[in-house]
Amino acid sequence: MPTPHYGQPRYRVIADDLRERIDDGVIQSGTLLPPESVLAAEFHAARGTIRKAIDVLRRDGYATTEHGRGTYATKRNLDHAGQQETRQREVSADVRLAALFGVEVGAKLIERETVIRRDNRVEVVLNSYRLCPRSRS
Amino acid sequence: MPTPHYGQPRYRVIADDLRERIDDGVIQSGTLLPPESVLAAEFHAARGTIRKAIDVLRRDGYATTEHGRGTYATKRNLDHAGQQETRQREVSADVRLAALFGVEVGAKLIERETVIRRDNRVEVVLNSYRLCPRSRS
DNA sequence: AGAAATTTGTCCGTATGTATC
DNA sequence: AGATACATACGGACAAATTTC
Repeated sequence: MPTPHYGQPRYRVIADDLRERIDDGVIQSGTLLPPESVLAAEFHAARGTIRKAIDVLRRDGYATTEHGRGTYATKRNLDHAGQQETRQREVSADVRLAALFGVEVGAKLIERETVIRRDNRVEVVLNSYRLCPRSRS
Repeated sequence: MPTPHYGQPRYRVIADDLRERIDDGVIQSGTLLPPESVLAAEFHAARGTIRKAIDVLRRDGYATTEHGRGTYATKRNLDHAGQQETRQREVSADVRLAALFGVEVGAKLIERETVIRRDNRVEVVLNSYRLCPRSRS
């Protein structure tokens, strides 16, 4: 099979699957995930793809890996720990932002948005705006 | 060359090299890095190794990549500390924020805005949004 | 408008190094 | 020392977004 990845790439689908298992307790917090080789066999994916999926889990705080030992699931305690997710996208400058940056309204900006939740409720939304690199001299 | 990575792995060495070029202005902020294929040839490394190096740069805020276009250097030499100013005000929730917080459109939110300037130019705008204390149940 | 070239994104398979059990 | 498991690196192939002609 070459590389058909319509919609979501496989490593994200796999990451979502594993994250779900951690959230649901199928893989309990503090226990080891199956070895990469086993996951590769289960998902019929290359080990590199599994590693990319685990990268995502690590970045989101769902796993920590130790060389030669394995990858531990670290379920997030939604009640106290607080959960955060960040995503980045390109937006058009509104009047206010355009004035601040000294660009035309509608100019492209990079927005980074972090949503911090606590007790399953949004506590704070953080938005940062920068000029697109290519529009900066 | 098989794969000897005593000490630092190659992708880190390459990342350090590129970071130095950005800090020294050899690659100016806002300009494109050479394509991955060119870097691979220059460093005598596989493209995957170059991509891992660029991953490191991205994580450290030294580069941003756009699909099909290239990777921009994004760090500038910070000679001055840069000023910052923050102000706070009450705003109405737009559709997106209302959805995130689970309130009606138009509900009052507290916006804290920090504008960071460097070299007399706005570098980044940080906006945080919280529910008004009194509207929290 | 559209085709081709360029460039990044994903995925595979394999091999070898390094840390832990 | 041997087995297991993660880390690094290579090379090839194809997909998707952008730019160029």
